[in-house]
Amino acid sequence: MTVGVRHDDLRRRNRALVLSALRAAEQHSRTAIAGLTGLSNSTISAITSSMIEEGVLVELKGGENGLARRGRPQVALALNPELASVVAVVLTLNHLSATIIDYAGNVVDDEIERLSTQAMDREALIGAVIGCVRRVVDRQREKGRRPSRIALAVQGITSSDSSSMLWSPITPQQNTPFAPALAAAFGIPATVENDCNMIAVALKWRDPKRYRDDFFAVMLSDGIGMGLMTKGQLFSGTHSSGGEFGHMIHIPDGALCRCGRRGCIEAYAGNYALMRNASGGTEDDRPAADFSQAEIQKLADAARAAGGPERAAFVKAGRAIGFGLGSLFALFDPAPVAIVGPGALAFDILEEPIRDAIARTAGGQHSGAISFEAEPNEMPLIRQGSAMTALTRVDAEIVAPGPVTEQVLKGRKVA
Amino acid sequence: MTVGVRHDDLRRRNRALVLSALRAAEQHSRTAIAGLTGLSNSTISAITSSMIEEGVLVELKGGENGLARRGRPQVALALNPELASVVAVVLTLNHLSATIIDYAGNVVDDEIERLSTQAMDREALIGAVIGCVRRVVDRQREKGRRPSRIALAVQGITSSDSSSMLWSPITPQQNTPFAPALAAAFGIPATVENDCNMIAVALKWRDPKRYRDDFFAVMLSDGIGMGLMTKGQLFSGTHSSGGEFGHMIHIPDGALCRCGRRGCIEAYAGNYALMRNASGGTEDDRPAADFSQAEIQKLADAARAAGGPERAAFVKAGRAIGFGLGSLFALFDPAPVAIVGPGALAFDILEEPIRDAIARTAGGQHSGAISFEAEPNEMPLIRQGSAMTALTRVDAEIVAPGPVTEQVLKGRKVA
DNA sequence: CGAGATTTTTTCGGAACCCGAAATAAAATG
DNA sequence: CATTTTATTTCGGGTTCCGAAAAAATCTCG
Repeated sequence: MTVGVRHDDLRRRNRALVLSALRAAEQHSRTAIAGLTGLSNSTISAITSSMIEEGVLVELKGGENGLARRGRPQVALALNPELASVVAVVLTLNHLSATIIDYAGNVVDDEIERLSTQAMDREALIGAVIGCVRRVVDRQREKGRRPSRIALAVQGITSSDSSSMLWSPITPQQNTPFAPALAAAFGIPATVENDCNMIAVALKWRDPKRYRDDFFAVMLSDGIGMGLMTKGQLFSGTHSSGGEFGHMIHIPDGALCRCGRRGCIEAYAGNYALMRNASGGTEDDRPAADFSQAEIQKLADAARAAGGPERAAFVKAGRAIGFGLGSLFALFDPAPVAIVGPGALAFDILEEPIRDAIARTAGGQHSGAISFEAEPNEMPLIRQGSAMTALTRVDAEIVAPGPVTEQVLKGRKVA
Repeated sequence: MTVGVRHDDLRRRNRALVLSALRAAEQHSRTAIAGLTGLSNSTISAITSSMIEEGVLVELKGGENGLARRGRPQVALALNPELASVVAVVLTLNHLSATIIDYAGNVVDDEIERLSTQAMDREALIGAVIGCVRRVVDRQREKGRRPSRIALAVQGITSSDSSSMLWSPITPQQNTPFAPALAAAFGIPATVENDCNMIAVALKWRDPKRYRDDFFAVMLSDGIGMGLMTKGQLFSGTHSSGGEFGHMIHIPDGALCRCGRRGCIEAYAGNYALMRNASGGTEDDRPAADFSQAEIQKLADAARAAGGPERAAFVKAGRAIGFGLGSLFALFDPAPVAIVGPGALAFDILEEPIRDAIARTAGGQHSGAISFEAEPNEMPLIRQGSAMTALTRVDAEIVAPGPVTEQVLKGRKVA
């Protein structure tokens, strides 16, 4: 049973509304906020003035917006970048980065590191992440600032409570409890999310016109991942991050997949599958180690140049992706698709077999109308998605009215 | 941008909470409602007393609940069955029924009709539905009652705004606008929903222990349908009812499906596919007409008796369903499954191949732990799901505080 | 340059709502 | 029949939102 709406929940909700309006648009006048939220001017006035007093919002004085209209000019309000900051951490195969983002969403500092994730045991892996975070956090401390939240994005399956990485291709370890470890090490809340989900979140912030309520973000890399937005909400499984597009079945009992099963989409479209098929390997060959982006690039060039086995490998991959998308469309209805990651570099070769396969499915009746967009560089998206996820959670804490804000404020500049 | 929470929304929400608590449990004392909703006794007292005055709730006097405890006895509150009623209409292949349900959820009257849906044009089909509804509505009118809403459940794909049947196996017609037609004919709101979605809704009301937040209802009949509950919400596509499990791809370019494409799960597990495979037909054979439940029963008996092509047909069907469920589990995570419809009669033969296939997928790692339940009789579920959907919408109208209830009350007994 | 005109923002009074505490109601107990 | 126990209602207080009026800040035009 959902719990009743108390009186103070009301204020909390409306504060949240104001905050999210500002997070989506950098700046707004009070009148604009009133229009967007449907609340009265007097209410917005009350809410914003208390938020300014709390240091959550700032007035942007002297903000000449060009159009000098008659009447009292609007005063732009914006999130106060000084209020808080978060750490966005990204862990992928052999790569680790930590970025400090201020409350307004600006990058303040970052730290990048290479490591051998597959050779590390659980403690070493957790330790490496903590170490990387500690370096940026220490630099913040020197400036008298303390981040208020950590968001980690990982390749692999995470738990739906955002506490653990359940499984990942970057390490043989399972159930790695990153969130509690980070929380304990730094004394602030931490979360772990799936990288493709973060990509979907980032796309929504970046291009809300195209990626609004419903879209698919498919990541083509060593493995095949997906982030999925439905009805404006990030889709997730009931226990895990879910949306494991790469492990939907393309061909029952088909090619051997990295996950040990057979016939997964990934076993036809992942980098190792491309290599295996291009080099005349059989479907029973064990998935090889991971490939560099350059190798995939070379493969794509070969495919473009000639129609040989290289091209056939990409056609097979496109078919697997296309039929998979067709099945997704049968469930969710067609929606825009973003192809992200190294595989996007070969999208010119993949598009035709993908569209052809979709057209052969019931879900892809109007396959021509489906919009595809390719974005090879996934890292900035993952980082931005993590940051926005963390900031949104900070917003939720701030929203509680009155001096409850102190928790967050603890990290503020001592000024 | 979500719109702000106004002051009166608060009361509306809390009234809705009270109503849904009572709808879920038939009866509750005020104290129990306070406990369930988290609202204070005084608030519940205020809300319930106004709802009693409006005629929405009634006190069940003299309700001896056996356990005579010390202290002032609780007064049970319940929904007032007299407040309103709805029409639940079910349209499937060659079968049409309309049922009057009172506000408390009791069946008051019904009307069943056979017809040849596939031979009828659009007007005839709409006319038949209106005619069937008119008969039960007229009988209500004689008693001075007027239903306040119509909910139609159909086999096939419906639009996500619940206005039209976009496609259905029961007729060659497309985009049949049932809801506006019914609304115009009777002057009350009407909706069209997918039958399998209604089954999922009904399961949740019937057995909330087992079917709570996440589960799959798979209907095995001429076609293969699915209703899906995720996070306590009915899953639907972005434009249509979605969840077209039967048209996910099992074998790319495989057996010919009723939908004209190839390789859909339905092309292996629908009744026509069972028949085709059992009788030595090829995968290119055009899907035959629909089969009676008796014929399928006979086929299942033959499969049980011997291991011949009949059995092989069921194994093929189970494989298709199992791999499909495996793909679903990769997306949504494993959850309980209800097998509904005629195919449930053969669940004893299907279960093994289903479980075997699931176990071969990444999504079905713990396939032994997945709970299956078979329920051959789908009609009562569809009807109940429709009724609850309609009643829930009536609740939403009633929830608006004050005399806004009049709209609904127009249909009340003139007393 | 100053008196409107115009637009934004704040202030004020009123109404609705929820909550906790106290009061009232309706039993069972002894 | 007084006491105990539990359920429900009543009352006073506090919070919130809204609309209207007031105040503030700028532009326009004579």
